[in-house]
Amino acid sequence: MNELKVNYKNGIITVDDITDFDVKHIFECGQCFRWNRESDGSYTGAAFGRIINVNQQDNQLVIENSSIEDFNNIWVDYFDLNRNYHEIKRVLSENDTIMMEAVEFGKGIRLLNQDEWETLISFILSQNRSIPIIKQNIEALCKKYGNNIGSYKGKDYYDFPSAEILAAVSPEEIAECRVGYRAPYIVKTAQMVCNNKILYNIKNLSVREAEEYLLSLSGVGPKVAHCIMLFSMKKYDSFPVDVWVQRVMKELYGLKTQKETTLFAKNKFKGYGGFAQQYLFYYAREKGIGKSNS
DNA sequence: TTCCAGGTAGCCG
DNA sequence: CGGCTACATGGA
Repeated sequence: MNELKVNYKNGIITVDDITDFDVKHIFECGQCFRWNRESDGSYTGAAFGRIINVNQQDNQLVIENSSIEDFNNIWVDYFDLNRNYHEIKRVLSENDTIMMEAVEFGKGIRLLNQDEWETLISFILSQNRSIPIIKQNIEALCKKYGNNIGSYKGKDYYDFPSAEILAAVSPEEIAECRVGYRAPYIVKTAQMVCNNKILYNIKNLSVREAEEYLLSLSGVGPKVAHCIMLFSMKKYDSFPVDVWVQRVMKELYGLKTQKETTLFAKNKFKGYGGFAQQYLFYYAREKGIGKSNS
């Protein structure tokens, strides 16, 4: 892998000659919920207890409010900067005009490597809800239970509340964050994660074993388990099937059921299913594929 | 008003 | 196992 062309001056980190990277695609493809677009097109967000601002000019990535140590220790992995997406996209597009179009549409997507606890609770909250509401719920949860980690451009930021904190509150109180019937799922899952720290060790297990543990948690079914494995555990053969993915797979590949879709993806995309899923999800949601058209 | 949203738990055959 | 359905809430 090529060395990253990193510079650091006046508190601003730049990375030159970056490819297959688009902040809009990355932050708006549905994998994360805590990044918000600023008026200049950059994105500001909180992760791993830090607040950073991310922007790009052509092939230059610009990160503000980060130290070089944090860049090396956190953000290189978080933004998956050492992975060759050109090769992934080439393989997925081979002999497949559908994937070719989806990949072209979301060509700047990178799969973020997020915190597993935050990803777990975020996707429990995601069930049967739209992305804007999920973002609202998570912000409410962070503001109510997270630590204030500072302010940036006049706005206060809070980190994601720990399992210990959420295990100790009542579902009724959590429901004040407007999470509805998911409130008891959060408390039960937080308690299970506190009791056995298994969550933080399953990254190294096989997909089968990791999935088995995740499915034992309250509020986690197959779709949510695959999102957690894909977005926080580098399990790139995961293939979450939600309403959007099922719609686009029906529309474009003629797959009628979720079971058919899962089997098809496993056979077709090999180890790259997770990437394929994300290009397809972004394409479907942005274009409204299968909603009412055609 | 009704329908839908990055689904899952619980129950029934 | 597969098929139902209830579930809180807010936006369109």
